[in-house]
Amino acid sequence: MARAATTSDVFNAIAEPQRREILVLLRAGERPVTELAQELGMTQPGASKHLRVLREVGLVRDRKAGKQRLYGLDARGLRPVHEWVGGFERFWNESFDRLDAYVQDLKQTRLEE
Amino acid sequence: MARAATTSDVFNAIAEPQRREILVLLRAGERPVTELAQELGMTQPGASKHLRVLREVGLVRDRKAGKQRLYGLDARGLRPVHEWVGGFERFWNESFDRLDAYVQDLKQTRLEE
DNA sequence: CCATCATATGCCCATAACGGCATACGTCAA
DNA sequence: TTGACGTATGCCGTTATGGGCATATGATGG
Repeated sequence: MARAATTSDVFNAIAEPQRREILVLLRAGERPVTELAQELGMTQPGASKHLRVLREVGLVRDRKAGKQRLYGLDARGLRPVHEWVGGFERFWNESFDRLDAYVQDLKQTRLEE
Repeated sequence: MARAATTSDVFNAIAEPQRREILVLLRAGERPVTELAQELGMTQPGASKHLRVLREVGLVRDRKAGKQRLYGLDARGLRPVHEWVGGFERFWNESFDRLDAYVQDLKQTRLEE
């Protein structure tokens, strides 16, 4: 088995830097594909593909606007991610102490060798 | 070009469900590879490989403990992720209203067709 | 030194990822 | 209808992925 399909969950969808950039841009409001592509320096097909992934995991929605198709943010899917990562909050403060302990262990180990 | 290497950034590293499970387990404290593998129902080489990725992005550190090698959490790398996702916080509350607006747009579009 | 336990690596496979490119599709205006 | 614009899709090639398996490497105790 290879990697799980990108479209299967939000963690995977936002693992791609360009997709994260798209999401950031969309915070400023809806935008057509071409504009996104241009602002991010990617090709139109490229942008379309990334947008498709984002749409399939529900982070983005689209609506027709005349000839164009406007993409807009739907950030609700990011909430679980925020919560999951938040579950480690107390650890990234604690980490420094732990790291200290770790370093001391290292020193000791080195002495014992 | 394919996707950026998993080992290059934290977003990619935590895109893998099993690696997320490992991180969660490690919140309870340091553990040797074998134990992790067993608790998560994966093979020892499998666990080692995931741990390597986590180590390379700095989410995990290891120290020798006799014959064993204990892996421990270093959650500091998750902080930027939390912050990035947190940048969307106001949007996932706002989303419902936006969605309403969206639905109304849809209705109108449909009427116009 | 040797046997044993713990872990890491290497190799292979099947799969899917991204990007580039051409082109199909959809929509509007004349 | 035709043409022009905006967007999506399909196909290809290269590359990385994750899993399985065998095996190398490391550390310990006798």
